[in-house]
Amino acid sequence: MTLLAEAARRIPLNRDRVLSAAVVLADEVGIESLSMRRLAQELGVVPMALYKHVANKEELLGGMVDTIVGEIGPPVPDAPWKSAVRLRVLSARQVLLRHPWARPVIETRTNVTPAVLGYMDGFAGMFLTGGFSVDLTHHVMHAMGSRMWGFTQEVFDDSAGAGNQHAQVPADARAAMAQQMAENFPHLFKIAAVAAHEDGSVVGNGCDDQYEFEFALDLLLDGFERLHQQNWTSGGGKGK
Amino acid sequence: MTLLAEAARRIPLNRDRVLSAAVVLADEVGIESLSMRRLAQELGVVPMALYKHVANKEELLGGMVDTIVGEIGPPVPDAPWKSAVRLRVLSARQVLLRHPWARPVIETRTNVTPAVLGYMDGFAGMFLTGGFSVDLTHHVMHAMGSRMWGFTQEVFDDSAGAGNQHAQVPADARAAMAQQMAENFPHLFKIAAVAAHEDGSVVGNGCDDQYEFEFALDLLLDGFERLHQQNWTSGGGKGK
DNA sequence: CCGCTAGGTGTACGGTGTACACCTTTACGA
DNA sequence: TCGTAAAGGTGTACACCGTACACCTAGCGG
Repeated sequence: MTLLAEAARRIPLNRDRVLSAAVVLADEVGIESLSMRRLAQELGVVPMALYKHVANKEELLGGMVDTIVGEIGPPVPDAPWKSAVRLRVLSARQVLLRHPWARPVIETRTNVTPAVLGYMDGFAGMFLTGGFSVDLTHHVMHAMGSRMWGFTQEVFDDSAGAGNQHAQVPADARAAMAQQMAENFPHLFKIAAVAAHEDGSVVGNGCDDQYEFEFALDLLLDGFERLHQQNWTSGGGKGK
Repeated sequence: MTLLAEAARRIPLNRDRVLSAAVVLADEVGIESLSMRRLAQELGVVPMALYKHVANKEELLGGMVDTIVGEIGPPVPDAPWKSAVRLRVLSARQVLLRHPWARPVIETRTNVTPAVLGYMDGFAGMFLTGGFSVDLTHHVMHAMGSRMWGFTQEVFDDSAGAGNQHAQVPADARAAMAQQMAENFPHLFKIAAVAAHEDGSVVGNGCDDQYEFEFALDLLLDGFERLHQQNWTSGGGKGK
């Protein structure tokens, strides 16, 4: 913080240094702890200095997203649309898993940046060059939604029942909770019971996120394929 | 604020009054303007008074979600699973459209409340009583994700290009922007052009949200149906 | 050498959630 | 009828947030 930071302070800040520092910081401490003040401190600089390189926090977040969109890497050329899309989504997913903060940020973003538009454009391109009609491509893009980025909106989530503090909650209390769950939410209970049985864990979501993601992704892709093959148009399906 | 609020203040606050006032306020001013202070003011009470009925803001938000989950209404009984699910989702969607703040709140919720669990349980129940295996139901629930609540994660969104201030941006500037978009994002441009042509608007998203939503929903439901009919299990598809 | 400008500083304002100690009203058992 | 305990409302205070605004300073082109 003293000599090193001091030396680093010599070479002046710039937008990129700010953005990548923000990415690193968010990776480390989580997006909810990323404040302008904290980021400035990390850069050995006074908070207001950041505003010489970034208009406001909104723009900072946008820039951070841009930064990691750059990590996704280009689409593989000359692949059939389906595998091209699949690979790109899964590769985006890898990036997003490295930067867990990105999901909420992307979701709440309001002003889409050129980099993001570029990514989406490439995405649409895969369908179009795959022979999809413009019409179908449009709807398909909507149907992909945020799955385009490699994440699903999980409403399930862990943390509901007992937790990771294994022995924290005594076994009998946990049993009582399970019992109550079985009474009040029998269907969820069934599902959870099977999922829990599949791997060892007793409670905490026994779900393979990657598997669930690919399950849904492939379901969609297969659907797209079918529509494409039967020359679907928005008029035919159920009329706009 | 004076006599009426004073009179209302006589009858003491309770959790429900707090929650429904919060819902109303969020409906009116948006979730980002819903602060404890503002809500307290609306109730003619000092901020800290709220904490006698709600542990903290997190819990307030959770309670608000509970409140509107109650608006969704019960599932229709004895309908085939597909239409039952479809109806329930679309009815949830109606509620969520009335309370636009609910989407971000549900998405960021971490501690799922019983009411939410109840809704999800009913959801799972429709598949199970429809004959779905527990296994398939599990994956199907994940695949639904937040679509269960009637909303899609729109990464597209308006506001990107020009806006609603029709004459604000001169026509030539708008043309220049369109030109630039055509150059940088040719695929998106094609899609947008068609969508814009379909209805009158020149720019602003020419998308029928309801249509897009149902398109994706039906795509998923059809996919589920197919898997169900062919007795899909997680082993068969692509192996867990 | 001057002066302009890009970049860093310091202070200050209005907002947030909420901890904590306090007061007031109400309900109820003796 | 009264005393008291609890439930509910109040006031103050703290730490934090984003950022407006005025200022200073170093470096560079004319």
